[in-house]
Amino acid sequence: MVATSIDPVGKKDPKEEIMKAALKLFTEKGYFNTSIADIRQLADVSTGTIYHYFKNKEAIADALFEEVVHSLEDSIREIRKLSNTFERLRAIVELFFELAENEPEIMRFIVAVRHQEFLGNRPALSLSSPFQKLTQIMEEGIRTGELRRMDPLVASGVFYGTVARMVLLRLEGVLEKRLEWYLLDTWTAIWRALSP
Amino acid sequence: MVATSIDPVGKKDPKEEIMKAALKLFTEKGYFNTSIADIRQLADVSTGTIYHYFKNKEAIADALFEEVVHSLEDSIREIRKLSNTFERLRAIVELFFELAENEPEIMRFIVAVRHQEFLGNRPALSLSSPFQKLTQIMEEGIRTGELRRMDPLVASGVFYGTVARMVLLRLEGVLEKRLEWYLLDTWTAIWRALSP
DNA sequence: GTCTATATTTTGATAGAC
DNA sequence: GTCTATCAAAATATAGAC
Repeated sequence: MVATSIDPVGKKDPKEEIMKAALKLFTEKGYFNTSIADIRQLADVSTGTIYHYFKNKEAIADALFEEVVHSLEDSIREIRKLSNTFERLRAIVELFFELAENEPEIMRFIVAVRHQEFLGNRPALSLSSPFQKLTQIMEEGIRTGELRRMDPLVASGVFYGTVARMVLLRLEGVLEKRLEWYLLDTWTAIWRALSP
Repeated sequence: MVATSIDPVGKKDPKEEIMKAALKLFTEKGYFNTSIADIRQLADVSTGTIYHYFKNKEAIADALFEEVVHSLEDSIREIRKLSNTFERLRAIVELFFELAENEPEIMRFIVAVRHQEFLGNRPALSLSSPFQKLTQIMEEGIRTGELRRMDPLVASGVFYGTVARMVLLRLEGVLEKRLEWYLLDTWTAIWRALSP
């Protein structure tokens, strides 16, 4: 996922370099505050190279979006294989907390970027497939009695809202300790909110 | 707050018209997708008039930010006068849900706009005074035993994260029914998460 | 595939009449 | 205070050599 990907010969893939630079700049300064010149400079390539690999600036953001959503989908798919709702939800919290610490740029792209403002066609991330899968987990948990009877959209709202907020507070520097430190309190609160 | 404010003679205050137009456009299309020409047109004033009342485009956004934060501060200050933590938190949920239905643009400005991207100096809204006051309410509730013992930042994260997420889902059209419809489920979940 | 140089467009902001 | 006309800068995207 936006890997450094240095090939055996030691040469870097320009496309990867461009995406890596764009991710950093988009999440740090915002899409509109980032110029092609900025990306060009950080990726250490020329303008021509950027336009060789991408149709335009929006296409870079689009490629990042696709990559991140697919990666999230894969993770959620794996997590759905766990045996019960408690384990599944717990694993999602841990995944998000871990990503926030180890891949802050990717996490910022997920929880803090307003994609609709520059990705004309894309549905909002809140309507995208990973979020729908989360709501499905909630529906199933309610059906099997593992979760309290409530509107599934409220359940996923409580869950994702809480997790995303904690992640954001950490990324913005409000939480001084690593997210692991807040995991027990956060999980206890979420589970009390959702369990029967 | 961003009032229509038609004076006795029926003439409109240009400054108000400009701010009203800017709020609508900023929340609908985003700050960077909104040009001075767009604001000019919707507010039905000339470019010159805009720059007579505001130093530049950022100053319009800044004035909106100030107005919204002050209004929120006032509401929270009133709510803090309520007799206990249960009533206070409940009142904040109801305030946000009601604002989302009746003043969707203001609510979108609060929960969905990335102010830091265009308001250079301002602290993130998550660090601003209304949010700090919320955390204080949590600290007090925990101290008096009205809330479970937990990190106050987690408490406010659970609370604000959940409320803001429900509001956003409604503003984005994911929730088809009015927020009142989800209030009981939402509040029950929040209170179970926070109460002893 | 990668580069430099340049064209084109947009738009934020100003000047100055009324 | 309000307007029109215009400037100046920025930045996206292209052309074309190597």
